[in-house]
Amino acid sequence: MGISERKEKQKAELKQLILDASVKLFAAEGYEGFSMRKIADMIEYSPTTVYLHYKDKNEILFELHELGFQKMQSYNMDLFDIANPLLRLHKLGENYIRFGLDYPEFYNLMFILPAPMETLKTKLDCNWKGGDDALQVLKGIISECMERKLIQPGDVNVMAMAIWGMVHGLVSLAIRDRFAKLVDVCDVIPTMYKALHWMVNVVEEK
Amino acid sequence: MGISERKEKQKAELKQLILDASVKLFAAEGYEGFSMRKIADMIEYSPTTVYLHYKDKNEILFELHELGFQKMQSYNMDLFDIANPLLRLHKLGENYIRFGLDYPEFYNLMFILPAPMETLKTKLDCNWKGGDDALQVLKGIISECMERKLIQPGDVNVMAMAIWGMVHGLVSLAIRDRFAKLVDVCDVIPTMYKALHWMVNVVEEK
DNA sequence: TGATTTACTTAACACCGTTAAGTATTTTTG
DNA sequence: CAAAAATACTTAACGGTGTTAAGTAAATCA
Repeated sequence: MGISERKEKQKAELKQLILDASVKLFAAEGYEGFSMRKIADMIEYSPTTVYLHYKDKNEILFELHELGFQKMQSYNMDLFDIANPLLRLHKLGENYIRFGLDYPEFYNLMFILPAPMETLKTKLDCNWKGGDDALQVLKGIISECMERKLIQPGDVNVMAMAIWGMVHGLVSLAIRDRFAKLVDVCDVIPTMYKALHWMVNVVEEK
Repeated sequence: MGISERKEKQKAELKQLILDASVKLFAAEGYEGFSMRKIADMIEYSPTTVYLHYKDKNEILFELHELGFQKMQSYNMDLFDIANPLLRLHKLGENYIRFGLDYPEFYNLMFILPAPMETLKTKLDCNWKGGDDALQVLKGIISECMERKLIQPGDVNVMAMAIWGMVHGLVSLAIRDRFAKLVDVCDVIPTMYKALHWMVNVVEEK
């Protein structure tokens, strides 16, 4: 059936058009400024048309949050060129912080806003793919460090939680303007790196 | 002038009435559900009346965020009964986590949402009192630990950032449902405490 | 007593997410 | 080929939001 095939293709094209407009809008205006009506205006369709392709606003935000994880992965492209797992751990943390500060609105979506998790709950296979994959990388590196006795042995999950917790805490306090009185604005980023390295070094030198 | 005095008192009473209703509403519905019109309904005035006492919604949220810091302080009432500063550091972290999980909506306001910081910027003396005071306590304890050589010497600001970063990261990832796939739901809290203690111990045992 | 200030409300503006109902157009079917 | 059905889309609305301009009634001041 060539006709229905072409129809489906057209339908997919419009869905892509909506997603492209959403990315553009989100990049330009962030989460606050992001609206279904603005997306509709951009693609010159009525707001209701958007609902023919996405159940609700959260579903679009979920897609955007997955694109965020793709973008984040690109920061770790050359990560496994680093042979020493401890140096790799340093680098992973640095990349995480750098990504968060480079794309605070995507970071917001991926790790702070409830919206994508709301949609995740409605999915049958409610697996947080983006987050799980990133976590797997972290846990893998920690395990490797332990195997090579570069850090003290211990519960990998606990260590992963501690390290992820710290870098997430740093990024999210920074992008939400909570560091103003701890360090000077222009010192925030260097101090964040110092904090990260202090922690990883402390584990190493034990 | 007894009349204008009484008038001012009445005005202050209405302002308090608004704030009381706001606390009630915020406790019941959290940040999403919180609206100027609902406050007006609760106190049985028109929405515009609220604006005669508060510049905008963010100003009310700012007041609520300060109440949050008061509530948080009450968690540390018996903190200085602990003589050993390292144990005190443990306890401070535990209290922080406990507060965040007990009052996620207040925590949200104090450390995650941009709203209170927006209002802070408009104030002449734009000092983040709540946050600064809490930070001062943390830095004081860290300094004391260093003086007594209970932890390795280093930059207090960096250490404060690292520790605050970690506990904030743990709390905010937990209340935003990002830990689902790292540990079982019922293990989240114990694992958070383990992560905290792992970090502080690692500094100590160095 | 008349003018002014105070305290408050009504009504509106410009948005928002979402949905019920309607309208052409295209495709399928008898 | 015409009628029925499905498709793709829109209009209009519902109920909500923060905020403000303009108006009103009562209290106070001159």
